[in-house]
Parts: sequence; C-alpha cells; structure tokens
Amino acid sequence: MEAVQDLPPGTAPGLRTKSQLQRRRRILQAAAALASRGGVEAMQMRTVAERAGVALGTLYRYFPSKMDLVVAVVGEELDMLESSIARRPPAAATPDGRAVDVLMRATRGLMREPELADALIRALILADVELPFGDRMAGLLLRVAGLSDGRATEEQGVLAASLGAVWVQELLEMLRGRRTYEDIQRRIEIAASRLLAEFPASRAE
Amino acid sequence: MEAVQDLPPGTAPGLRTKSQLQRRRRILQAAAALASRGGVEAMQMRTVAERAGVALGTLYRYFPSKMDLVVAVVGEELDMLESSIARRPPAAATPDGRAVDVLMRATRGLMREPELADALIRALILADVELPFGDRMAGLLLRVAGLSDGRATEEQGVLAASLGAVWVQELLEMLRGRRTYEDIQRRIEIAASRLLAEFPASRAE
DNA sequence: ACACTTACTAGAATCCGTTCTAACTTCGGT
DNA sequence: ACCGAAGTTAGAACGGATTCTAGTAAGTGT
Repeated sequence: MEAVQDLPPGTAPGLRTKSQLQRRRRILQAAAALASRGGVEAMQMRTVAERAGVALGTLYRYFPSKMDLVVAVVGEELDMLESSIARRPPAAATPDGRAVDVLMRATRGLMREPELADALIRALILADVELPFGDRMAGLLLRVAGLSDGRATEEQGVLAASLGAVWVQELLEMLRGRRTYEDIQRRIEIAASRLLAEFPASRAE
Repeated sequence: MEAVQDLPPGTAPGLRTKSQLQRRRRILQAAAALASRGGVEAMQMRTVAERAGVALGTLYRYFPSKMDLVVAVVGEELDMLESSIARRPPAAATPDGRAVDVLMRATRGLMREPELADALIRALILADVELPFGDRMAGLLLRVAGLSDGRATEEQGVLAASLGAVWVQELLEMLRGRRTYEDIQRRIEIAASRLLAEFPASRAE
C-alpha cells in the first residue's frame, strides 16, 4: 500500500541507467499533465502509462500505487516552492508576516492548477505514506520565520506545524469552493499572528 | 458524488415508514461495525448491504455513495460527542483548557476504535460533501470556550476553526503511528494556548 | 559471444465501487 | 379488495486500480 523503497524517492538512488531516469521523468510529467486537466479522475494509471510510453506493469514498478505517484508529484511541486523561495525570499518584517507570505505564494501556485491541487492535497492527506509533507512544510515555515530547523524549540516546531495544518485545511475548503483567495489570506493572517507571535526576531509586540 | 437530498440526513425527514428508519439504522450499525474491524477496506458496500440485510441497490438508495455512508457514521459519532459534553461539560477554568478537554475527550473516543477513526477521518477530509464537520467542531469549540455560536467575532471563529484543523492533523499523525496520546495532548495544549488566549472569560493573562 | 539476472511489454484477470435491469412487495388512496 | 407509485431484491454489468502471466529486450559478468 505504500513502499517506495527500491525506487528512488526523488532524484535519489535506485535508478541505474539514464533511460530509467528518463522514464521516471516522463511518468511524472504525464501524471502532472493529466491531473492538471481532469484532476484525479483524469489521472488514470492506464492513461498515465500510455501517455508516458510505458507498460502498465512498468508504471507500477516505478510507483507501486497511484498514491505513490501523487506523492512524488507533490514532492516536485514542493521542490519548486522551495527553490522559488530561495530565489526570492519573503520580505516581510515579522516572522509571521514572512510565513503568511510563503503560504500565500504556495496558495497562488496551487490555484493556478486547481484540479492538480485538489488531487494532490487530498492524496497527500490520504497517504499512508510517511509523507515528508507536513514536516517539510513546517520546516520551511520555521526557516522563513527565522530559525534554521535545528535551533527551534519543541514549542516552535509545534506552532509551525500547526500553522501548516491550518493552511492545508483552508486549502481544502477552497477546493470545496468555500473560500476565496482573500478569505484564506485573512484567515491565515489571523492564525499566524497568534501562532508565530514572539518568535525570535519577532515584531515589537 | 454526494447528494443526500431525498434521504434523511440524520434523524431528519424523508423516511416514511418505521421499517425504513430501522433499515437505515441497521445499515449504519453494520457499517460502523465493519469499519471498527478492518477499517475502510473492510467496510465494503456489498458487505455492509449483506450484513444489514438489504440489497446492494437499497443501500445505494439510502446512501448514494460510500462517502455519504461514512459521513453519516461520522455524524452519529459527533452526536455522541456532543451529548457526552452536554452530560459532563468540561470543567477547566480557561477557555483553552476547556477546548483541550473536549478535543482530548474526542481523541480518546476515537482511539477506542482506531480502524473506524482512520476510516472516518480520512473519508471526511476527502469528502466533496459539504460536510458539517469542520464547522460543527469549530462551533463546539466556540461553545465550550464560552461563546454561543452567534456571539463570536469572525476572528474567534477563525481561531476555533484553526484549532480544529490542528486537531484533525494531529489525529491523522496519530493514525499514522507518529503520535502518542500524550504527544497530541501536549501539542494541542500548545496550539490552544496561543489560539484561544484572550477569549472572553479568559484566563488572567 | 554466452549465460543470466533484471527490466519491460502486452494483455488477461481480479477486486471493489457504482450503475442498471427486471421482477417482486409494500403502501396509500379509493 | 384493487390499482398505481414508490421501495426492495437478486443479480448482472461497467469502470478503474491493482495484480498476474508469459514472453521479449537490455545490462552485467565471464
């Protein structure tokens, strides 16, 4: 039901030859493209396989389940977010301001491909997978709030993770059509101001 | 994909005869029982129908999709939580203390049937359904924090919903085996103390 | 080049949610 | 007591994820 053991989680090990890396890339690309249209339902394993030019069995060798495939796609999206943040770091003065900045940037990114976003978020939540998602997002928030992962106290870790949880929830509500972008921004700001107040290098409260 | 229109959402209208109410009850009971064991996968529509003593088609008449069935089961659980709270209201002195009390009580309840909890929580999050879950839980938190729904400001509503989101997330992590009961308690306390500080009748901060 | 393990392919097969069909009951109104 | 509408039933049928099979390529060591 999960396991991405012998298969490379990311740009990692396991794929011996160049053609295997390319296959993997083609698969991920096909999956993302399909999900960008009809969402999860359009991203059928047969279709992904066909579009990637591999046999169904091969697809399952690379990604033991649809979920694993989705998780991999999400991973790539997260990579992109992180590099975007590295390129143009959030400029706000306060830690919570920077966190909001990052989350809303991610929100905009996801809104560009709502079907994809829907598929990804839901799959992520469903995943049995030890998904490095919550952790990754929390780490990211800690970092932009001004703490290099290691230096954070437990409480700060919890607070960053909490803000991440709130964001995910709001995203889900948006996908259900119950939030606008502005709603999310306002709500995330409220939550962030409480959760991230008094962080190091915080605002003058 | 959803729609429980002509069918009674709860103890509501739509079911004419007594035997229909009983059928509905038998279905929900069978579903919960099955989910208590093998989780979602054990709760197969065919099996539920068989165990409830109705035809598959009838099951689908009462609950147009598996999701609707799950949502109904969750609704019943929530009913039980609310009546439990009515019977024995949280006693803590501060709003956030009472909120933590309620959430941990719900957590214990869910932990008693981990497979069921897993199935329900995930299904809920997935649901396209306009599920009254987040809202219901947020309203509940507001109430125990000391505000009868209507009287809350938007900010307070957001904060209560945020705490609910954090709780759900922690629950998911627990179901993944990454949190103990004590972890959750500690983390919820941290988040609640931030999110619900300065509520009316709040502690002396 | 040869043998051999490993990867890949095409396609059938299985499992489960959901839908459809045709016949049988139950119920409300008369 | 009888009729038509709505509710039930057993079971077949469909669709998509996942698994399985037999055979074909590709990569590795000698």
